[in-house]
Amino acid sequence: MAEGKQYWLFKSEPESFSIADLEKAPKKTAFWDGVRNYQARNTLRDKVKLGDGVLFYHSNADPSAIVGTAEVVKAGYPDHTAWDKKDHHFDAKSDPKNPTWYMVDIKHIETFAAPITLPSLKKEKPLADMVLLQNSRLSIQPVSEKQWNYIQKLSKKSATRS
DNA sequence: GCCAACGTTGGC
DNA sequence: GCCAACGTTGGC
Repeated sequence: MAEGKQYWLFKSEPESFSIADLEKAPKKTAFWDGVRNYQARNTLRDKVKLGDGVLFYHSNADPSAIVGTAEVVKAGYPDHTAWDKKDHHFDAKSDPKNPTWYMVDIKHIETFAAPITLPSLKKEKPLADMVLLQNSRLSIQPVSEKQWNYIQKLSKKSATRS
């Protein structure tokens, strides 16, 4: 592999898919379908690799927070839900011979004992340049190794404190 | 190719 | 539920 392990943040509304759903899934593994944004698609298709680390983020939640981690167990492949007329994410324009949308598979690693909420993330100076904190609506975001390690540390700290 | 209208995301 | 930010669509 040309590059070492990379890190990402995946956003999901817990109403539609939460980290608890991932943990309950068979083999604690699920496919990350339904991405219908080109920038996020490009990341899933071209950049996210087997073995990469994923921060699981609950958006539109109370409170919104990073709730745990997962690992990429299958790199980008066509999102078949785009061809399922009954699926909420159906897209008539995606051609099976030249798929528009992609997804990856992730496996649950850890659910944080105490989620790291958005307000507490904002207070951490070393995380100030996280894409998440830049007013970004992007659902698949890059995370630096430094940010990843810092968040790992934070999750241990808040777990013992609460 | 510009840009106004419209739709969606997501924090609050 | 409101609304700011921003992505997408479509008329020209």
